[in-house]
Amino acid sequence: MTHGSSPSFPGHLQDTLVEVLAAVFTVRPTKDGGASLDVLLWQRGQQPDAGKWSLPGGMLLSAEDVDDSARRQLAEKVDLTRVSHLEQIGVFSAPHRMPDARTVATGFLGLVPLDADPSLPPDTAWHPVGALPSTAFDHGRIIDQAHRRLQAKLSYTNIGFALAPAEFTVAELRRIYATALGHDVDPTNLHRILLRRGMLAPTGTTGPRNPVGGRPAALHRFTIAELRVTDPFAAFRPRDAEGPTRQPPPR
Amino acid sequence: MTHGSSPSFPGHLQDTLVEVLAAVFTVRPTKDGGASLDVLLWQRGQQPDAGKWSLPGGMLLSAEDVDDSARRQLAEKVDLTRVSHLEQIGVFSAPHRMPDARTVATGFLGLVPLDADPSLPPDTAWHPVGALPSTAFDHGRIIDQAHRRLQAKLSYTNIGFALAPAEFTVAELRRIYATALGHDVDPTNLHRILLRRGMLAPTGTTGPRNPVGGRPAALHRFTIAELRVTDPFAAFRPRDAEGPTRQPPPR
DNA sequence: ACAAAAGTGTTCGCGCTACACCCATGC
DNA sequence: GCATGGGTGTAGCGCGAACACTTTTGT
Repeated sequence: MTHGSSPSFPGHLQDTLVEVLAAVFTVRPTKDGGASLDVLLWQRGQQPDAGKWSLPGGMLLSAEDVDDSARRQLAEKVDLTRVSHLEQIGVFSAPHRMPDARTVATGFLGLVPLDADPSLPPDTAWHPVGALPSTAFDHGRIIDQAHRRLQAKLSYTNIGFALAPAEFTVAELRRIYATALGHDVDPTNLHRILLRRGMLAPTGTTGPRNPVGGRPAALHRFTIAELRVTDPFAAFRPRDAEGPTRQPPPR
Repeated sequence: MTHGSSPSFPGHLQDTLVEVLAAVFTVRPTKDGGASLDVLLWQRGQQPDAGKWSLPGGMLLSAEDVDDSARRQLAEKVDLTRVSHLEQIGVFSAPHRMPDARTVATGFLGLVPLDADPSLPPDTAWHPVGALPSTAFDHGRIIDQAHRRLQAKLSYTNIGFALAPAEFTVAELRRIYATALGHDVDPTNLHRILLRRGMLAPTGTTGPRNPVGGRPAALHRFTIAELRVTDPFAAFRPRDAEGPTRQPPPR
């Protein structure tokens, strides 16, 4: 019997390529004083899908895992070294998602803080998620799933740290959250929820003076610079128990 | 400039293989009247890692995506056709996770209902998650991640449908949840939470008589047989808004 | 009548939304 | 002083945990 992961396989499996694709988001101020959630894309110069816009990424090398590969490709190909968060979204493996060789992609969600504003290669640009250009292959689906993941995690993790600049006012943070979520956010509740969860701390210093008057805003920063689940939403769990105990079941 | 997913690549990339591995869980009654959460494993007969226990799975074929592949391999290799739920866990791609050829695995969480009890090939067996034998390669990590995913989703989705038999009493369902979660569960709250969420419905019929007396239990069933998020836990969201609106940000 | 098991009602606490109110600054 | 925007207090609500109580069966 030869079931399982033994390395015996039909010859045509040699043709399967493994690539990594990252949907990198950032919040960028717009000219009209608003903000937009943008994703980083580059325009294909050659067939197939010439002229369409692709996610940055490329082939997995033999000495790296997919996470390392995503970081490397973002640094090499679009000069992004300050990626504040990166996580797997899923595998995209429809047999003919690429027209030539069979290629399986691991999709990633990447985030870049608002104040990073890296220099980009000429054929690369930020595009508003709400108004995407024509995208290559299945990259539109990857962007969509990454966006949904971001929206979900904004509410039950501290993932906002990866979009916010080092220091910010609550009003600025509200704009970032509202832009990424696609709906308005109450700055009152945002402030206190993140404070209660211990994710936010005032720096003590005061923010930029508003020329038109008004109380100057206190500057804040995130206390933790890596992903942390802040709302375990664990139903059915006894109140006193902490982590999910791995002990044998009752009775 | 050749960034992105163009099919130009160094020759050594041809050696990357793509496999699919499924951690299939089920809740099984034990002799002492309890229950245990078990995972399906098969014992390797050959090197490498001969004698150790592996997850079922195998190589991705050219005409299928990874989800189809997982379903196919479970049906072909361990005769599991009644898999009630299957979802991707993530990509496992450490460069030397397999000693011979470079192999990238897509890990899956699979679930089988308590009343299925399929016939298994001789070298295949259910093992309690709390007392695993020595596992091959990185399969232990895959099992662990799948288990955690299951525990999390039990609280905010209807994923219990995939572990429960077609009809059951609340007490039986309590045992299933407690076994999968690893801690006790209050049958009162379990019952009403699932009722309020519209996931559970009484069949009207009454359950098996208890020989020692007591009120006979009402039989129930899940109303929906596919994964549904029942607790959106979306903080910062205005109360009236429903789904995450994709409209442009405020201001 | 009594025991046993299932199911219901009630209380409590907590976290989040909404909104009115207070504070600090520029003119 | 007054307008403007930032920050705080507070009421209300919905959900889930805990637990006492009622209902239905067997002996």
